[in-house]
Amino acid sequence: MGRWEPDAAGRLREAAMALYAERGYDGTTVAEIADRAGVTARTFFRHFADKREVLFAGSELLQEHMVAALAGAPADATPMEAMTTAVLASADFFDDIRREYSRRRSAVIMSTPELRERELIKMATLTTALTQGLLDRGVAPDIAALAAETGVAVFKVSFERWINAADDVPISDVLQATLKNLAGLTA
Amino acid sequence: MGRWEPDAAGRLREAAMALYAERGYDGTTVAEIADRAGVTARTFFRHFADKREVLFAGSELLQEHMVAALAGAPADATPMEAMTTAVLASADFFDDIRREYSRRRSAVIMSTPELRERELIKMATLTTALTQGLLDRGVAPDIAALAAETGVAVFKVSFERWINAADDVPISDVLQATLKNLAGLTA
DNA sequence: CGAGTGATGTCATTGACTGACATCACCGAT
DNA sequence: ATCGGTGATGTCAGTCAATGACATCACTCG
Repeated sequence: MGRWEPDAAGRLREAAMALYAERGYDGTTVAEIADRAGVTARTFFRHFADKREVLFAGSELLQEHMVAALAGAPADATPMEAMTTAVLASADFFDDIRREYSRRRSAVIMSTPELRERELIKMATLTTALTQGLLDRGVAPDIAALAAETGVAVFKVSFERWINAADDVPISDVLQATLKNLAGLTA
Repeated sequence: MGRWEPDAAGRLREAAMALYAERGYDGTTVAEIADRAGVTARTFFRHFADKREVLFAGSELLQEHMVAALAGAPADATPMEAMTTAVLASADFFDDIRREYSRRRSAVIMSTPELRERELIKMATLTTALTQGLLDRGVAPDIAALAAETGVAVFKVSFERWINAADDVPISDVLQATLKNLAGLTA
């Protein structure tokens, strides 16, 4: 595989998280990340498109999982019911073990506008994918777009609440509470 | 004022729009924008924080307008009613005259991931401001965040529909139709 | 008319990112 | 075991965005 040690991408991810948390995103150079991972800066860019992306590798997995859940919802489910299925499926990715990592990562992202931008475009991509999923179910375009936006809004709000919640609150509970709030909002 | 001609910022904005539309964002250098505007690249960065921001100057105005509308809603309005007021107020910024400019600008932004990111963070900032506006009205935090996200979702979906709609459809009509769709979504 | 102010130009530098090309570890075929 | 191919990495040179320091010019006010 690699020239020396395997899993250069993994080492780069860890090095980046550590340095971003320690010195901040702006205070960290790609060369430093690469150094800590035992490679050159050129190799960093072979694994990640840019300095931000190193924190977001793997975000396709969550998206694929939610889209699959959406596709798996009963054919006679309403658009919002199907979206609910997808939103609740996100809980599979955020168990209590990953909570601490999620907190650290989220803290870094929230404190850096550039990283926040990247996070937002990931969410927008998720929205697009879910919209397409609804279209595949035969939902009208306008409704699909709106339902997807709303679903992602629920996820965002829930995730942030979960991050800030006590350690024993599962994210699924937060998601359900937020969905309930949503129902009450328009009633 | 300026060393030579006044309104350097305005000339830079126009030059940027023209070049981005013509050669694409990536194919345009800041030096080229500055050249066309008759200034140096250094001056570009005195007027705009970075190469993206030149397309987003003035976005605070929309936000302030919507927040003001939110604050002006009747004290006994529900959170969603208040948000509706704010969302409908956005129509004041997008009359038929600005439609063509909005289309051109939107086309450039949508075709460039970096610009899309910037657009998204502007929307997120708007969401935050509206959330705060609801908090100021005494709305509970969870509800406020969700209502703001939902309201911005309505605006996003509507704006995109308006951009793609026939020339004689006012954005206020689209906004109202989307709000109606939202009401039907959870019913 | 001269000092002050604000916007601009000039220069040097850092750091993200890319293309071209050389190099090395490993694997499979002979 | 050796050779050639393949893929990941290193090296080098270059572009461009972004910033700090300092000089300069136009305009205004006293």
